[in-house]
Amino acid sequence: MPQPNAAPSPFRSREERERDREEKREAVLRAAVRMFNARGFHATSLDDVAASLGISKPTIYHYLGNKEQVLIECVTRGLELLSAAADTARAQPGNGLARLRSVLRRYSLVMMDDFGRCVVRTGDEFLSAEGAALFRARKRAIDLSIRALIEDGIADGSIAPLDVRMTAFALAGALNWPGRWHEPDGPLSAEQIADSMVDILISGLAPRT
Amino acid sequence: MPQPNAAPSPFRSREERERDREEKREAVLRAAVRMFNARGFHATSLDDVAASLGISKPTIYHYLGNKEQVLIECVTRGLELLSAAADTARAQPGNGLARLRSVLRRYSLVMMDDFGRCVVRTGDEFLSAEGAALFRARKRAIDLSIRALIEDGIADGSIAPLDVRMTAFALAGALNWPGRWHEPDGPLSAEQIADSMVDILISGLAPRT
DNA sequence: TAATCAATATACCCGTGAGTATAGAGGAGA
DNA sequence: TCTCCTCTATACTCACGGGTATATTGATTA
Repeated sequence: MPQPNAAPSPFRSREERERDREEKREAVLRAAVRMFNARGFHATSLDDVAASLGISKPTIYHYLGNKEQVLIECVTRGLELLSAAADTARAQPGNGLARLRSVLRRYSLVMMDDFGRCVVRTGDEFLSAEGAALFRARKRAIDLSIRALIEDGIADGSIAPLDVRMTAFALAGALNWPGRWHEPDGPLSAEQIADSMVDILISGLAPRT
Repeated sequence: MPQPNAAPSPFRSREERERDREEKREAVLRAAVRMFNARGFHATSLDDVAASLGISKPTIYHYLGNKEQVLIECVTRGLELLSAAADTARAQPGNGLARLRSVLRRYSLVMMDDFGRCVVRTGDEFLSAEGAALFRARKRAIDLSIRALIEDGIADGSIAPLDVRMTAFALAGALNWPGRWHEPDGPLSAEQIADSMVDILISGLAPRT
């Protein structure tokens, strides 16, 4: 076990090396997703990504295999954040509407994160057949948990008896959109946007008497 | 002037030739936009587009110049449909909410048309700097007319006093989304989807007592 | 009839970028 | 110490696809 004030040794243990490796992988992914979001997947070359990290292309291949893998990892990160957002609120207290509101808020925030944005900006066209199938399946699962929440709300009377499928699409569309236009350095914070959007969707445009 | 029952002559007049030309241009655009929507812009080669029409690549260049021009024409078509949707309802009777509803309905329908879909699916990244600037300007104009309508509605009391900008974004996002997932041959008609979406957005999720 | 123009094709050029072959440096383990 | 494994770079191959040079055909005009 390491001494309290031991000078950091240049000799790395097995775990340290593995942690290093993971860290580098992560750095590549972060750099890649930023560039994909900014310039688009096809317009970003792995040479560009490598250059932005001061490394060379084979290094990326060493850590991630090929370009599609890089994208799939990025998208998967995003999908996991989204799934997590959908699932944590499942266990929360409150009626259907309250739980849905909490999910929507989180979902919306993820969409303004690098990896979340990547999910909206990545069309099936960019992936191979298998990749696209997996992608669709995971998105469908998220859609289904939102629908389940809507159904709960309708059942307990906290949500109006709407067409569940269309409602889920409308919500997803509205909340995905910031992934397209929101810029992190802009004047509006992600939280403000999320709250505002969710309120509008829940209360609707028509005035409540 | 042509005889009533004249056999169609193989000799074409000046206007007929120009009409032919226009028709061919149009056919190229239609074929291109379909393929762009299905496979993505970068993944579609002009050779593919040409082959799908039984012609060769230089013919496309003859009519349209270069690949970006093809995309710009497609996007412009879509933007014009959208602008038209926003503007026709301006002159209509009714309060702000009624006019907004009519605009949203039309807007939503355009998004399920080939050229409309192209607008949502085309990110700024695909265009050159000038192209992107023009594109953004036209989208902004559409956004502004929707905001104006919302403001009218708030002023006359038919719409709740919401944050106008956020409301416009939420509406646009929700109505753009079908451009991503709706398939024309699916079971739901564009009209059904449009009506359903607009209703949900206007009345909101929370039950009206 | 000669000259011209529009429309179209074939065959090419060439830049870009994904992916790889190969080699070297340095630590880890035998 | 010798060997092996991990990490990284240099320098390459190769396909794809945007764009073009050039030829041909047939109709229009002088």
